[in-house]
Amino acid sequence: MQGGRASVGQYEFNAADQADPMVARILDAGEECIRRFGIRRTSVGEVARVGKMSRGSIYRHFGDKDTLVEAVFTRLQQAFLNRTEAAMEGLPTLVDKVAYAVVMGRQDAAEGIYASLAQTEPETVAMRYLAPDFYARSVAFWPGHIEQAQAAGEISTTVDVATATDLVMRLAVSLVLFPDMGLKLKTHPEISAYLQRMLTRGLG
Amino acid sequence: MQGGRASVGQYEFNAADQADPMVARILDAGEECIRRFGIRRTSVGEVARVGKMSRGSIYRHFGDKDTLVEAVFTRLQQAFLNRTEAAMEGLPTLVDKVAYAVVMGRQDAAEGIYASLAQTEPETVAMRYLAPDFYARSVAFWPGHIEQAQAAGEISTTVDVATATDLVMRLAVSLVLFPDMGLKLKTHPEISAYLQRMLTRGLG
DNA sequence: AAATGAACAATAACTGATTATTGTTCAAGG
DNA sequence: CCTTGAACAATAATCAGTTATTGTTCATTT
Repeated sequence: MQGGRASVGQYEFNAADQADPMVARILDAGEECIRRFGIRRTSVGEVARVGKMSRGSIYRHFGDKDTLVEAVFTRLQQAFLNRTEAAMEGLPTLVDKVAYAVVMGRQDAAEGIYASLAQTEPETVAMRYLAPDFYARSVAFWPGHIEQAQAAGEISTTVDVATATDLVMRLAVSLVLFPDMGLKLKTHPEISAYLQRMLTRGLG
Repeated sequence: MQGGRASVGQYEFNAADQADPMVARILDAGEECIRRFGIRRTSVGEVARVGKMSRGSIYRHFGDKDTLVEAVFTRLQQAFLNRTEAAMEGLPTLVDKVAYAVVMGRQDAAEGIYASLAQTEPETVAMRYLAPDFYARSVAFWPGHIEQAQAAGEISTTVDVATATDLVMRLAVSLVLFPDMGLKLKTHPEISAYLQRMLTRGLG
């Protein structure tokens, strides 16, 4: 609610404590350590050294290592959603938006922190990909865009926003997690065409 | 191709070496060990003891422990698909079939071998759920039913069978893996109603 | 012909002592 | 006030020595 930026989404995906510079420094250091060493092999002592702060400060702001790690990933996800939300403004249709989100999601999975983690801790990555919380945070992204698509006549108003959001989430998550589910949906145009059909007409 | 049972599916989901009784005994013993001890804590010596056979026989039929473990899971999946295929005969529509498969898939995940494994090796279960091979074997299940639905006029023939199969797979897998993706789709009727809408009309 | 069981080196799992890290507290400093 | 750095017990990671398991071979049995 604090930002004045134009956005079709209802929420700015910022953590409440984003303002605190100490928190940001700790998260920066934590993120760098996780990228370089993985979760298992970063100690909070190492985070403190990298961030040039005391271990005490880290434990003041984050109760334990687990909380810090979660906060790092939550911030990354928020950054991803903010980037994606910004890109949405230039995309005319819901289909374009979902296709773009899928392409960006795949890129993030292939090149981002999960890709480096997958080298040393693939089981951890798999667990995170299946965690309900991971997706719960993305659900709030879509309703605004669904409503816009309904207002533009792109999709029907007979499906309520929550239900439409659910389908969009399922298709988007599925397309990121499983590029090939019988069909090999690889390129952006292929994904767009698929979504065009499935979102607007299903198999009918 | 060997079975004479009526089936809308193109394939009987049987392994080629299903006939060999030794193979079956080894798989039985392997499955029991995995159920009781998990993958990590079953040795092939233990499998041999449980199955009352020599270690040599196991290594004759399965090159290594990994191959045996994979064979156990493949056979379980084939059994699941065979059971589900049998149930399909009594279900009139594609929506009924997919909904049923989702309900059975959830039950299997909650009560089957994956549920017991999840207690001691959740990371292993997560890895298996994300493995492309796991789904690749299920893809062949649907085309027959898709064609039947097309012939009955339930779904359009303008979508080719492979594409329709892909959507069905994505929705089914997603509904098993993520019961709540914004909407909480819990009961059989809720799943049926959701699939009815999404398969036949999408958001249009 | 396949199954067995023994033998074997190579590899992986276990175990207990040692070291590092975590989580907590607190007095001192900016 | 928050940060620092030190101290501390409790917990977890590490390491080298030991034991178990794996993967392979083969002579013997059925």
